[in-house]
Amino acid sequence: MNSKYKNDLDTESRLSNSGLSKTVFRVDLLNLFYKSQKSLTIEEILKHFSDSINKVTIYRALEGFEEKGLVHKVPDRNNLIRYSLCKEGQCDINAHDHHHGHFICKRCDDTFCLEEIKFAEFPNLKGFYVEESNIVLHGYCQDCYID
Amino acid sequence: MNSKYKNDLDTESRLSNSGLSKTVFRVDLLNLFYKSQKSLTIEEILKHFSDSINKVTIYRALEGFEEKGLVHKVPDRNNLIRYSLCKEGQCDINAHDHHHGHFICKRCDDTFCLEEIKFAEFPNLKGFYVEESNIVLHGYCQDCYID
DNA sequence: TTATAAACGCAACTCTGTTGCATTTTTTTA
DNA sequence: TAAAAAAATGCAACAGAGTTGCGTTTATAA
Repeated sequence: MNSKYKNDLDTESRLSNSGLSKTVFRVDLLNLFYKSQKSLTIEEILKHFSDSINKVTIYRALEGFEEKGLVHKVPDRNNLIRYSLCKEGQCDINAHDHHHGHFICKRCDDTFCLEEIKFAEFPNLKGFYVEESNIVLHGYCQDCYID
Repeated sequence: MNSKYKNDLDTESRLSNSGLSKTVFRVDLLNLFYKSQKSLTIEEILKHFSDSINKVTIYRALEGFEEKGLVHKVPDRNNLIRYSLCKEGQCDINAHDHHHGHFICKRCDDTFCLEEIKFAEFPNLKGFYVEESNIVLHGYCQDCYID
């Protein structure tokens, strides 16, 4: 297992290194991603902050995070936008590299990054110049699966 | 190359075999899918019928098509719903089987089914019981790619 | 500490998609 | 093939996710 995610201090430096302001909310939001280790919907984020934060603020924060390579979008089954943390060093302001998949549980809605599904494992696709891949698997996670 | 898609007559029988009414519009819509050989958005369908068909009618037709296993949804990059033709014999009213991927061109928005990307090719996913897979690749198709 | 830039909140708005209901078309049946 | 039943259509109004403008607040740079 490689090194785990960093602590709050590093959350803050990751924000400023990206050229984003270290507001109370943005630090909390980025920490929430680190702690929950799954992708989040706007709704989940709103609920987490007990509606004390305006939805516009959340949208704009996530827009900034995405622009700077901190998070990326995951299209989910219900065509809601989910946001998932980018791995450090993998993405930056110039480009995102997300050739890995996601698994979303149909029951608990938890989302898991599937690092083991890499784009490189796909057979060659003649005639297609692929820049991004969104791989979303749906089913039941270990906790929700009943035989 | 295997046998191509069927003609209008078979389009009509596919509708009635599925228990759907053969209205002028639904026959045209299903034919549109066969002819265009790519996934379609509501917007593209509306435009194709020159807004002579109400959007509610389109939504309900597609809902019926999906229910009967004629088309399935493809979530696209902009979180719009796209609809893609199911292969005959592959899906029915009981279940959809779509463990193949789709490619959507960033420039022309054309969408291609990638039968060669099968779920079976994924490495085993311990702890996940996968029922559906949505694999959407984005990039440039042969016509739109300029080196 | 002041000036500049970024972030925030509110309200109003856009857009995709949905619902209810009256009317029309298609299918069933007798 | 005509009448009855079922399904499809169109309209209008609605719901919810996401966006925009702008004045205010907070953070950063000078």
